Amino acid sequence: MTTATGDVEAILRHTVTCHTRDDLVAKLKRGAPLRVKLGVDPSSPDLHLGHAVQLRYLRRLQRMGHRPVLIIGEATAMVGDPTGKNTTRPVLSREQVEQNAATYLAQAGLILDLDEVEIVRNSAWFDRMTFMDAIRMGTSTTVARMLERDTFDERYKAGTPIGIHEFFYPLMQGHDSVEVRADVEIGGTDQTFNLLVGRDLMRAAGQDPQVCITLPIIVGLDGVQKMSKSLGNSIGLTDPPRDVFGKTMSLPDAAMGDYFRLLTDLADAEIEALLAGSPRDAKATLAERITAWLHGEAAGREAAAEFDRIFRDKGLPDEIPESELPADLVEPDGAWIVRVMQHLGLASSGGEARRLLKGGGVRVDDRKVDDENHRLPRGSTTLLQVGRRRFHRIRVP
RNA sequence: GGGGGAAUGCCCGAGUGGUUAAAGGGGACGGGCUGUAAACCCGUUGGCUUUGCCUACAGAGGUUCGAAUCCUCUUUCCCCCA
Repeated sequence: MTTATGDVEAILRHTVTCHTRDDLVAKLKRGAPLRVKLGVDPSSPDLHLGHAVQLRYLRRLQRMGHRPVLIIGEATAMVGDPTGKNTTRPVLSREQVEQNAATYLAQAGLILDLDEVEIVRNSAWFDRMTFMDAIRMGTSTTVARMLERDTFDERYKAGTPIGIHEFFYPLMQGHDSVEVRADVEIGGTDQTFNLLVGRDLMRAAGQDPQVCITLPIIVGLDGVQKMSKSLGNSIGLTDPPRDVFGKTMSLPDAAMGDYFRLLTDLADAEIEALLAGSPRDAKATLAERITAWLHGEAAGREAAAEFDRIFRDKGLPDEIPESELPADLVEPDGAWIVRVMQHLGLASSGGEARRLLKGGGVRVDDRKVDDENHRLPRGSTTLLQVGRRRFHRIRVP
């Protein structure tokens, strides 16, 4: 390791806050690798770029010689993190959580080298805890302190319910830190409160309190709300290359900076140069970088080339899904386009298919069709396009 | 435990007996412009065998020619008092 202060700068690059810097310096001075805790919440299975920000950060510290400790929050997931929620979340079943945890780890492995990561399930200690232990945990904070948090404060004022169990979430998360003797805990800026509770609990347990480092939260495709699968604005780690590229291209310009800094390995100067140039080109570079990272260099290049072909040159994608219409959808005068679209999932209902047709969003063999009674002739093969990006080639028997 | 209030479409929210599949806004989707950006403009936004039919205003019953609108019970939530 280099000098302690040098490490501090490297550790805090692209982070938001650090409680406290002095503690971090002191811990580094001891020379031992830091135990860096990240609590993951297996309440939903699929990881997206928002999770990747934290996992990449963890990997960075890992490469600096520190030790990531991944807490699989099985017990906490059953409570549900109240952060940022305006309603009480349903309590998940144990089976559901187990299943999500498995998927989570598999996907986290795409970013982190899991062999070098300490993985702990917090059910290990929470299952053993007695009711009285939990009560004791509750003595370490106050209702007033909980209500200071924006999420609770807003809900309280708005008159929406707050479950008692939700107050335990931060305590549980903090207790995890005690159990694993974390030196540092990382999380998004929205986790500040939860992270700081860990310091209190560790101090109460006679331990050296952890350093809390927060990372930026990236916005989703809408450019406003945080990336979240349930909001439908996320780019999934396992999304196909074309989607990763396309979704990235649809990001608002303002989001590019964070994405570059947090999700690519480009140097700061290089990023500044890109952002100063054509936004369109910068975004294409960003999209290709991210696609290449998740799917390999070749996939990144292909996705970029294909994107240009479809959207800039208005051409067709490399691979167009193709299928044959089941015979029972074919009538004597051909196949009704509304049925076909519904069958192919290009519209979720007949009504939606009609709407798309009327709205001019449907092309048949590259010609706009707005007649909702349009039939595809028997024995034909037709290229169907809905909107700008959904294609399907359908054979009518 | 007592009293009061509320529950409307993806979300917020109007509507208190009849042209209400339900104003308005947001979101979403489609179109135009473009860089699958932003801004802006237009259209659509319960389902279906679509000039019509069916389902829908927390749930179940009831009053009425007719109910999201009135009554009863149930459920859930909020507020005040204890």
